[in-house]
Amino acid sequence: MGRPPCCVKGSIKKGPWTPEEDIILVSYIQDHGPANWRLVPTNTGLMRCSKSCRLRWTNYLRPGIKRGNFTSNEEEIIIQLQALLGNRWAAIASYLPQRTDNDIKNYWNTHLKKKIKKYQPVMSSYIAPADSGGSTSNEIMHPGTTNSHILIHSSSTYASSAENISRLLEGWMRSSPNQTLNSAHEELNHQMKKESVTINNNTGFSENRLMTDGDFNLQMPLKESVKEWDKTAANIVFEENKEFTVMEFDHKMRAERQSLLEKWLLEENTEHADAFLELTGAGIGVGCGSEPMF
DNA sequence: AAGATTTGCAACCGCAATTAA
DNA sequence: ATTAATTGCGGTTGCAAATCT
Repeated sequence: MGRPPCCVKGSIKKGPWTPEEDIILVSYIQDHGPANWRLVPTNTGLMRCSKSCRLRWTNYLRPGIKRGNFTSNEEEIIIQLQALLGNRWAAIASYLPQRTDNDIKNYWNTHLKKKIKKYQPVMSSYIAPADSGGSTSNEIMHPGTTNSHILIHSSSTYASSAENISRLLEGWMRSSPNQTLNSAHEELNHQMKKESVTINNNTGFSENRLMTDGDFNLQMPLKESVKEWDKTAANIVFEENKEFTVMEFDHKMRAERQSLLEKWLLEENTEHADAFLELTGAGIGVGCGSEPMF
């Protein structure tokens, strides 16, 4: 099973994507959907490998991505999940559907790691012990639960692909002010019109309306979210399609954390128990496995 | 003001898992 | 059941911007 050729033959362009390339890619995906990446470079004429196209779409162009500063609430969630799951950025990102795994990973490496190091003593009480039962401010809910249960708050709206490009374009113009991008602007306007119609057709939303958190959750079936949670978190198994409340979920999650820790301590890592006990102020301050926390 | 250093992040690389034939 | 192709993921790198000296 050799490594597959991910790139089309010929000169493959590398480095930052230009707005023109973004527009071509978004336009193609609008028409064909985000699948069959192998065909994207050949069908669009983009001198990029399929993998690069997919990455560009998933990390920067797809609708629903929020960029920019992380809120303190998002930070809390990332810190807790990193403690619980380790460096499983994709799993962590599934709790923050607005953020990409790459974004979270970068933010962790550049900001949170340092922050935690700096505030290590504070952090140990910051992450509540599994059985403390009390605080709701640090609760983590997987997206896809009913809206009234969502605890990942955000006041922002989700950006469409065209808005993503627009934002990228602004950055591009700041860094390359002499570049002639009028045609890109024109194409972008066209793209935004096209996109608002598509949103309207697909979801029944009114034209020119941005997606909100609620809209996004509507598009994320509970069943899929629960399945994902089953796979990535702590093997808490819910019956498919079962509705559950924050209290039920949180209780189950805490119970699972507790049992995992007990298992880890008593069965698999007895030799580390003393060291771990020193950290019990941090509650779930280590991943479930053997990977180091930082 | 200018050079050196640090920081932040987009993008790439390579392996693993999954899917399709 | 096997194998090749595709997709997903996490670690790492390169470079531009920001900050420091």
